[in-house]
Amino acid sequence: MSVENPVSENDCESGKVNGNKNEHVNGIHNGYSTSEKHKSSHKSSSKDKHRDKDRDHKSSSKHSSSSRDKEKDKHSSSKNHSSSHKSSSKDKERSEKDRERSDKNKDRSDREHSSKDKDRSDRDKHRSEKDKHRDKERSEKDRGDRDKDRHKNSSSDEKKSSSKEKDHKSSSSKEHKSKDRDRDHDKERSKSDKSRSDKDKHSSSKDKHSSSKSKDKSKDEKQEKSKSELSSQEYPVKEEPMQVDDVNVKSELKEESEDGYGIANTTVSSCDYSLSQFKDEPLADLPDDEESGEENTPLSERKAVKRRMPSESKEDIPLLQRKKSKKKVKKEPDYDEEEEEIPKKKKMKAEKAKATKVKIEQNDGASPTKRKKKQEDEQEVWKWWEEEKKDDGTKWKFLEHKGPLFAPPYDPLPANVKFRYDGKEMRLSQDAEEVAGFYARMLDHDYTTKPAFNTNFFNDWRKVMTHEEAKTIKDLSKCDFKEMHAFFQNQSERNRNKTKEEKAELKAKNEEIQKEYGFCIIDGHKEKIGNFRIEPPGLFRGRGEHPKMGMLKKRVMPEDVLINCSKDSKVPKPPSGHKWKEVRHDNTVTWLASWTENVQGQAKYVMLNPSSKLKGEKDWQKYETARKLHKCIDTIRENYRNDWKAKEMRVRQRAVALYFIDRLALRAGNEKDDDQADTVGCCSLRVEHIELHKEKDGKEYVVVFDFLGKDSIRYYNEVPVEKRVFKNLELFMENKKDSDDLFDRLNTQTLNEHLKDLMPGLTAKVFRTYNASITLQRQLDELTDGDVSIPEKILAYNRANRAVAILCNHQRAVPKGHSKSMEALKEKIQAKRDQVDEAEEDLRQATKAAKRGSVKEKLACDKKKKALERLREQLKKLELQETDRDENKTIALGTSKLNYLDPRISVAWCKKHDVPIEKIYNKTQRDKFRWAIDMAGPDYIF
DNA sequence: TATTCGACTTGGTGCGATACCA
DNA sequence: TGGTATCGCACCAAGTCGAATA
Repeated sequence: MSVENPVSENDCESGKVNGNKNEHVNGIHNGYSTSEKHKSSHKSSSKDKHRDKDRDHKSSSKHSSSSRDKEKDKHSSSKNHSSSHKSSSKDKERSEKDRERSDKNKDRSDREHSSKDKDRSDRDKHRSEKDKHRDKERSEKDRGDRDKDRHKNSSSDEKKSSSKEKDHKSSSSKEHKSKDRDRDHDKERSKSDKSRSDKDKHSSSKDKHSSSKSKDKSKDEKQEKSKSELSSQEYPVKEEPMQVDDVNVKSELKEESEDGYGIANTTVSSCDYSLSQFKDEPLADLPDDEESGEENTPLSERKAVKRRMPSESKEDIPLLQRKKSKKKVKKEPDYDEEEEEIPKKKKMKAEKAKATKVKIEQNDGASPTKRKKKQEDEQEVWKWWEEEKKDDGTKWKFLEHKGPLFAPPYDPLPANVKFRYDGKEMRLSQDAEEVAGFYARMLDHDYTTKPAFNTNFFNDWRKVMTHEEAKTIKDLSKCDFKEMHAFFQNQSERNRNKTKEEKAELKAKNEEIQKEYGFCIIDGHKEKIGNFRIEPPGLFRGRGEHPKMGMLKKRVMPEDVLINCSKDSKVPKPPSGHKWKEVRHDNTVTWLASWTENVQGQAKYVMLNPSSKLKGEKDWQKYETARKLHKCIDTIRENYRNDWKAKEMRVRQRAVALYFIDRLALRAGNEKDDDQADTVGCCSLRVEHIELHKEKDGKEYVVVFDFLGKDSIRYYNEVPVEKRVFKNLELFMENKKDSDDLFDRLNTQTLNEHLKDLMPGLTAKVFRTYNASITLQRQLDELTDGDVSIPEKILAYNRANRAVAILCNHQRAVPKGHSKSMEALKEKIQAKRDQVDEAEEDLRQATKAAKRGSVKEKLACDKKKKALERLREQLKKLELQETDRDENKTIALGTSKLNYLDPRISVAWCKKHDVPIEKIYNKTQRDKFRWAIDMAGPDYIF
């Protein structure tokens, strides 16, 4: 069986993701609550504790029915059952670890549960119930439409079931791919029809919704039954789980091959990189009891084991480590080798390349303001992409800049703005007043309702108070910041209402500052700096449930700042009376200044703008690596599919994790400290983050992901997976608590080391770039009709972009006033429709009159015709706008556009379909992707 | 060898600027 | 021309990943 195309699969899922997004978003609130129960069950076993937690989680979630609770209970009881049979020393070790974990987990959950629900839901308040239903309905309708389209001319019931079967069991990947494409196409089509059929859908999908719920329940019961059968039959309990598994794996393999799932006898096709070397490793020859050895010991435990066994024979060294030592000898290819895609011709041009005056194409409009803008845009462009790249690790030869710009000193409040404590007026010292001001500014923000935020703020505030102040101010709830808050609001109101002259003056001032601090000279070229301002003091606003939220971000002084510039440059002067912490001349890094922030102890940097050479070059290189992955992705997929049946648990875990990273574009998931928000990525997923369903909504082997990812954005996805992946997941979850790592023998470092062996420069995040870019390209190919108008082409582009954003889970809060603006747009559309109707009537009359023969009347008729055409075009444009805006409600397109999509794909598409690049990229984006705009022709293929 | 650090990239929010429309 | 909707972009938090360090 050949490897499925994850892109198509993703796309196929995308509707689902979208559909569920709002669903889960609404569910977030309830999802992780009830700390009380948690605390009260302190004395009960940890398993019970987790079950309680889980039950609470489920019962409060709208879509989890009580049957799921039962299922979970049953599931855990079956777990208990099987675990009671196991009594190896490893178990003892594990239980030790479990105890540690459960303590740790208790701390975490206590913290988590204290206010998690309420706070997390804040973000989601914007996503209304209505949205949730609509999105779900959309995905349901899409599914329905897809089926309808597919079975237009045949008896639907019979064919539906057969098509479902096909969906899962098709052995031909070709068929699979084209089907996915059809499905996506249908989905998009149905989306465009959505806006018009909103009302109808709403009622019909409600019915669907309720019927599918009851269906679900019975399915869950069936599923539960089969699950318990599975745990007792397919995975009988023995001392060595992997041996047992191997037996089962063999029989399963046969079974699966017949089912069309089998992947035995797959041959690894040739690959440019060291894959063959990897394949030669005697995986199958490893002793059967390997599982009980170190290879299959959880990473965290391995450390201790390692210390006990300092002398290992070569055979005992894990494959990865062996490879690592080999790798040391192996010379990493230099940049030029990696950049094989960069045409040699361009390098030939290197000597010729000089700063070239390029007139950047702007809007064709000839209005004076636009002309002025056009002139401003005529700037010197450094065509660095035509020069030869240094590959000695240095980033520059000469670097000169003015240093960073510091935040203005604190401006004390006017005497009439009072702070009160316990109802009494109180004059604060300057430092205490400044920090109080940070809080007062945020008074109407949700942050100030969070206990953690308030506690952290109050602790840090007290640190800057005078002795006297600290003696008096002991309770935050007695502090009255209202006058201060009103003052700041008033101030920003005044700023907003500045006169034209005042605004112009301010603008000129800012431009001056930008001119002075906003640029640097790097290797003879003037380049824009990205962030030349030092972050001002304030209160730390962590995202999600950040334990440090509310802490004071101190004012950064020149004495905290490192300056980086070249020796032969003019070293920036520190503000008078101050000195720099250090002046460095390190040309192996790209930052110009750096300091360490006090809250998390992290380094902050002043760096160049994305339009700079240093950033552009890195960007280009990133997409070249992704393109290289494209060349060997099939081999890599075959490889990890084979590893699903490896003897070593760690190899299996790695293979399954990689499958998720590839197919679902999950982030790698580094480990995190306890003083950070509890978010996860693929490698750090815990058992509680997935649910396994042998059957769900008519699909087999469904994994439900539900976790908080980067920035505490919820990831919810129901993914049908291959049977072997499913079985492996069951195995990984065996005897584990909810809080245990799903991939306990894997971390991002070992995963990336493995990936490096498969392809130089390959890391987990390359898959995200690759899958995003290839999805864009394929979607554009599919969705673009060369014969339609430019607005329609742009809609197609945005849809392709949206597919990527959904794949990467780039969500955003529904913009404020979205529904209002949609209503306004709808009214506008209705008005336009009325106009069209009127114009049609006019034209009918005029045509009749024209038939009578007068020239004047014929002319009038032509005029009416043109007017009608114009109105129809306007109507179409408005309708497209409506569809686009509604589909984009909760999806953020910008991130994928800026970070994941090879800009050459978009440039080529614009050139091929005569769409002005300005329609796709704004000025800043065009600056960032200038290299791509210059080098990609209409035939560029990712 | 595990952990920490350093240097980046990625990512959402919110506010001011700009475009659009009546 | 003024009001409002939309867009652009600064801001800064939070990731990834390789190298240094203990």
